[in-house]
Amino acid sequence: MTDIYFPPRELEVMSILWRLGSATVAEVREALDESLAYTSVLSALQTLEEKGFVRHEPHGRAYKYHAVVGAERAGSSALARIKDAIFHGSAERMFAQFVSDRKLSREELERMRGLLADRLEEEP
Amino acid sequence: MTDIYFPPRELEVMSILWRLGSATVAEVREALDESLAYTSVLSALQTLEEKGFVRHEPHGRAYKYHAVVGAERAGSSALARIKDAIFHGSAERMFAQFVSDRKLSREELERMRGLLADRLEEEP
DNA sequence: TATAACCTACGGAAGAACCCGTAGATGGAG
DNA sequence: CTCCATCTACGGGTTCTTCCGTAGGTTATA
Repeated sequence: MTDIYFPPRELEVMSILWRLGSATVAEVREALDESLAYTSVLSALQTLEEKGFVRHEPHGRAYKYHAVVGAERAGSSALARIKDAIFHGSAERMFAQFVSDRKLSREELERMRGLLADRLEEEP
Repeated sequence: MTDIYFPPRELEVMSILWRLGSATVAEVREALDESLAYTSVLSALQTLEEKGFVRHEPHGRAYKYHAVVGAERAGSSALARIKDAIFHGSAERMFAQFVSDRKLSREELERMRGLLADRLEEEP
C-alpha cells in the first residue's frame, strides 16, 4: 500500500538485486552499467538498507545484500504512479500506450492475450 | 528516444499541465494536493522550463505554462524504464502484474481485450 | 494619487542523492 | 611475520531537488 519510490541510481541497484537474488558489493558493481568506485556502490546499498529496502548478511568475508521489498510491489507501485500522473488515472489509456510499442512481437502479444483471457475468467 | 525522468514534485506539476492543457502558477498551485507557497510552484515551473519540458507565454497579466513534452512520450519512457528495471525487461511480466490489479473492472478489461485484438491485426 | 492585490525574478537555505577517498580491520600469499 | 588484496565504516564534497522570502514591477481600486 505504502508508496515506494526509488531515485535513478537506487533503482538501478535494486534492479540488480532483484535479478541476481542477492549479491555482494563487488557483484553489484560488476553488474552496473557505468563503472563506479567500489565505495559508491557500497554507499548506495547502505542508504537502501537505511530506508529498509535491503538487508545484508555475512557471506564469507563480505556482505551479501538482498532486497526485502519484492519487485512486484515496487512494480505495482510504479505502475500506479504512472497511471495516475501521466495517464489521468486511466488504465485503458496506459494500456493503449503500452501495446503501441512496435517492438512487441506477435508471440508476446498473443501471450498477453492469453493472460487477459485468464484474468477475465476470474472476473465475476 | 531520449530518456525522460521527473522527480516526484516535478512529475506532479507535469501531471497537472497535461491534465489542464495549460495553466498559470495560481492554477497549478490550486490543483496541487499539498498547499505550497506560490513561489514554490513558480520555482518548480521554472526549473521544468529550464530543463526544456515546459514553456510559457503571456496570458493577461500572468504567464500561462504548458508542457512541450507529450504525456505519451513521458509515458512510454517511464514504462520502458519500469519494464527494464523491475520486470527484467519482460513486457509480459509487466503486463501480468498490470492485469492482476483487482480494481480493474470487467468493462475495462474487455476494452483492453479489444485494443489488444486491434493491435494484433496490425501485426504482420 | 495612494494603496492593496497580484505577478515574476532572484537568491538562498535545507535536505536528498550521488560519488568517492581515507582509515582500519581481516584474510591469504609469500 | 610481512605484505598485499579485499572489505566495511565513516565522513565530506558536489550537485540536485524542494521550498520559500524578499524585492520590484504592474494593474485595479478607493
